[in-house]
Amino acid sequence: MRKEAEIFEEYLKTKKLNLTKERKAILNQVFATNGHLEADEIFLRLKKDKKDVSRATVYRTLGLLVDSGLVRKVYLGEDHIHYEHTHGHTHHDHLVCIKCGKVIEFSDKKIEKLQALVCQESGFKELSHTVQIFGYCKDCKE
Amino acid sequence: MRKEAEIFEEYLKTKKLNLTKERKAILNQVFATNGHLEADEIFLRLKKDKKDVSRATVYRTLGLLVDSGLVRKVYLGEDHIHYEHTHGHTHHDHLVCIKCGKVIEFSDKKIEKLQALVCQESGFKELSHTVQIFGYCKDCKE
DNA sequence: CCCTTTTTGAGATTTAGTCTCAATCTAAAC
DNA sequence: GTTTAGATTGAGACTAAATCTCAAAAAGGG
Ligand SMILES: [Mn+2]
Ligand SMILES: [Mn+2]
Ligand SMILES: [Zn+2]
Ligand SMILES: [Zn+2]
Repeated sequence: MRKEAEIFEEYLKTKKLNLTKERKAILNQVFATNGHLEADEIFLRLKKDKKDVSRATVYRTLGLLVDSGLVRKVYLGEDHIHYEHTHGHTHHDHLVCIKCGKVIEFSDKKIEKLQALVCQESGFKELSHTVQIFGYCKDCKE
Repeated sequence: MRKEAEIFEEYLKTKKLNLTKERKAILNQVFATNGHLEADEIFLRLKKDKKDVSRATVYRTLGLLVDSGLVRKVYLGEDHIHYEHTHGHTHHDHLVCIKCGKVIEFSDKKIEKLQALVCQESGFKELSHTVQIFGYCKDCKE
C-alpha cells in the first residue's frame, strides 16, 4: 500500500502543483480521521493543532483530494457535504439513521454488479456512485 | 389512482392544516412538471404565472409535500436539492452525466431486493433510499 | 539574484435554506 | 353574524456552506 502523501504529490505534479505544508496538514488531518468529516471540522482541528490554514485552502485542497481519488464526497442527507478517505479502504455505501444520526457502512458485491449492468444497458460510463439508505437503526426503531 | 390534491388535503387534515390556495398552487406546479425541480424554479414559475407565493411558503410547502409522501428529495451532486413527485410513478433512481447534466432514470427490482436484504442483516428499518451513479452518458463518453 | 507561477489568507460574496414577526385569514364556537 | 384562537402568509433578516477576489508571500527554475 503506497503512502497517501506520495500519491497526492504525484497527482499534484501532473497538474504542476506542489505539496505545500498547508496541503500536507489537510491531507494528514483527513487521513488521521476515520469516518465522515466536514470541511469546517478540518478547519477547526487544524486551528486547534496550531497548524492554521484558511477555510479557502481547506475547501481548495479537499477539491484536489477528491480529484486525486484519495478522498470522496459523501451525501448523508444533511445540508453540507461530508468527506471520507478512500485510500486503503474497500468501497462501501451507507445506511443513515434519521433519528440518532448513526452511519452504518455496508458493501455488497452483487449490488455493485447489478449497477454496472444498469450502466451497460444505458451505454453509461460510470465514474462513481453513492447509495444512501435512510431509516432507523437497530437501536432507534420502534 | 387518487388525485394528489385529495391525498395532500387528507394529509394536511391529520396535522390540522388546510389546503390553502398557496399550497395548492405549489402542488399544481410540482405535479405539472415532469422531472427534477428546484425550489427556486417553483418560486419563479409561480411568479410568472401571477400566482405569487413567497419563497418561505415554497420551502414550507415542499417540506409538507415530502412528509406527505407525494414528493421526494433528490440529490444530484449539485449544491442544492431537487424535488420530484412520486405519486403515480414507480420508484426509480438516477444516472447523472457529469458533462451534459442529463439525468437518466432507472429501476431495478433486484437491486432493491438486495438493499432490503442489507437492511435486514443490520436490523435497519428502511424508510427511503437514493442511488446516484455519476459518469458520462452515451453521448458524452469518449 | 531575477522573474514567473503558484499559493495563500482575509474577507467579501453568493446562494440555499431557515427564521421572525406582524398582518391576515380560517374555521369552529358562540 | 360575531368572536376568538389558531393557522398562514410575506417581507426581509438571518444563517451557514461554499466560492471568489485580490494583493501579498512563497516557491521554483534559471
Ligand atoms: Mn463511509
Ligand atoms: Mn427522477
Ligand atoms: Zn439510530
Ligand atoms: Zn452527457
